[in-house]
Amino acid sequence: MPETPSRLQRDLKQNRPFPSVAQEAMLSLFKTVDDLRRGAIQVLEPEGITLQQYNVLRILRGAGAEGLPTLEIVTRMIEQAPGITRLLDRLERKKLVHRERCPTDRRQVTCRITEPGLGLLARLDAVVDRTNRHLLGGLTTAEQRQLIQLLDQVREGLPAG
Amino acid sequence: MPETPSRLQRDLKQNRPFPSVAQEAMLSLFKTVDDLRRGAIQVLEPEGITLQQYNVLRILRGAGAEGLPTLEIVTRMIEQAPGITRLLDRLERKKLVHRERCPTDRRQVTCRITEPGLGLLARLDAVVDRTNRHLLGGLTTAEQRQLIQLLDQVREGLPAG
DNA sequence: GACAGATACTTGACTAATCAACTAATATCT
DNA sequence: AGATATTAGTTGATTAGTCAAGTATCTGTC
Repeated sequence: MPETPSRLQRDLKQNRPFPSVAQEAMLSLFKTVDDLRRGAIQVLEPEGITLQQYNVLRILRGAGAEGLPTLEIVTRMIEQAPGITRLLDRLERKKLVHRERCPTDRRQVTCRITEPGLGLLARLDAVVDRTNRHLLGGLTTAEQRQLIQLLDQVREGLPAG
Repeated sequence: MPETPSRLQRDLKQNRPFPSVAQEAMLSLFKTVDDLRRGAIQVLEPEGITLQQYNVLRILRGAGAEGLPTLEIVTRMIEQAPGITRLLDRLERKKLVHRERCPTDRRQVTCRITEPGLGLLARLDAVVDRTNRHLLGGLTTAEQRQLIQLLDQVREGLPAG
């Protein structure tokens, strides 16, 4: 009994049904996030920073004046970034962060956001939040909470969560 | 009234609450997909192909013997790929696809999956499906359907959907 | 206090993604 | 038919991501 083709099938112009619900869910997640990512990037483009750079700046703003050691930033990042050193290099070149060797443990490098960095984030705060709401405008707040809960469950069930 | 911190907040070691539900949902989506992506990549690694290359091979298998013009592949891809030419270059170098200029419209290049390409996909089919089910093991099938529906709604509400 | 091992990055080599021209072929308009 | 526009794809230059190996520092252990 052929069901009506799913929205995702139409999006991907796929004729045959997905081999499993799990597979459709995976593709749906990947495609949706790819679309959302492009929307988010557009907002950051005028300021000349990438999504990951923006994320790092927010983490450092959250850390406050004490700053954070390099690898501690990675553990707080959304997307795993083995290239953290060079990402910070670029942010430092733009004067958005400042790094200095930690005096008590000279292996560590303490990273702090600079005034220009804070200014950039301040300029973006409102428009970023507005964009996020806009991008998820297809869902009510209640549905957004439901989505968050389902995603939590996914991550909870992951091998190396 | 301080609520208990969300799962995502703990994951990201963030102390302060998110400025909006939409923003938490966005981060949750990004983080979840990043985790899932790494799980998926591990399966493909032994065969020496990337997620996007795998995706293209599946699209070409779906297209059958007639093959597809290069840019038509892009429209069917999950993640937008401006680098489709070089992606196909790599697949052709591995003898997984074959390209030839279309005789009726010589601007187009028709791409087809080769026998070795089909063999590679055949080797992966079972394990990919198993992995997808495993990665989404935190959700029941009903919950997976619910997730798919929410994601459909998100894409439906997107500016350039 | 010397040595083994662990940490915290850093660097180099390679691969891949991105954006902006550019070429070739077809379609359209007059 | 000839000029112009559009489409399909490629190429080059820049930037960014990935993996393995290396360096400096610290933490125990004997």
